[in-house]
Amino acid sequence: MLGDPVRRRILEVLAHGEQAAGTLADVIGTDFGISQPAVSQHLRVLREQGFTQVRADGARRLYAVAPAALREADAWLDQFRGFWEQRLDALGTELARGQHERRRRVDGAARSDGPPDGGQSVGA
Amino acid sequence: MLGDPVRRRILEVLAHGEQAAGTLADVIGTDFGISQPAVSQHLRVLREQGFTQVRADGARRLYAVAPAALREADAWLDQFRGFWEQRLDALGTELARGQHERRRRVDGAARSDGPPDGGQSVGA
DNA sequence: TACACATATAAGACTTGACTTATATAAGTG
DNA sequence: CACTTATATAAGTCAAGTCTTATATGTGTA
Repeated sequence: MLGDPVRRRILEVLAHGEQAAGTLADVIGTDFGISQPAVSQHLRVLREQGFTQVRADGARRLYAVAPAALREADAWLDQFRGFWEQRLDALGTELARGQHERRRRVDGAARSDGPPDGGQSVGA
Repeated sequence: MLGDPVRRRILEVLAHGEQAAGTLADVIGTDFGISQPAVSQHLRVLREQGFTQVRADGARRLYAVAPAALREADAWLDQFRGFWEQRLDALGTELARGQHERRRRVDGAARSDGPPDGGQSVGA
């Protein structure tokens, strides 16, 4: 769902306030080089999955963020907060001790490929 | 990415502690009725996207949650927290209070190229 | 009413993704 | 070394997703 960069971008734009479908079609369409129907289809998915809500303004359709579904994602992430807090705590402790012994992890284990890579990977 | 229920489930299992690939193949494979290679392929994706880390234990591969990528998702969701806080306020703060009092700011990765529209304030 | 604008839907081509079975690689065991 | 266990990769199939163009629907306006 939110694995799609177009849909993530749409939500980012909507994070600044509601927007007409046409504006989104322009902005997003230009950004990604896709057509008005393509954007409209993404809007439909976001709408049907509860990520956005729409209201009519004359012939226009104004889209806005509807946080319910996003909160679900947030709630899911809760399960993992322990992990990074733990990790941050460990880091904090290390820093507090004055990070002299910068011990490198030398487990004989083969770290498999794939760098964590800065790329976007948010998503449902 | 995390739109895939198999991958979400794998992470949920790993949230309880590291697990061998084989155990995951059994558990997840049974849960979803898919084969060992299928699970292995999901593990590869999770690994390559930085959601898990692996270490070798003899012939086994022990997978564990690697929170970096998940934190990225969390940071992304930050953009929208303003929306649901606002909405919960509208519904009555009391009910909401218990739910999100533990929330902490981590770090914003927001983009901004907002539309000319006067936006709402986000991400607080 | 007629026409133009704003947006959605339809239908089909093309791409991506998630499986399958078969097999390769690497480590443990006798 | 031969055999088994543990896991990954390869190759192919099929479904799902994402586009495209064409067109329908609904609204504002002369």
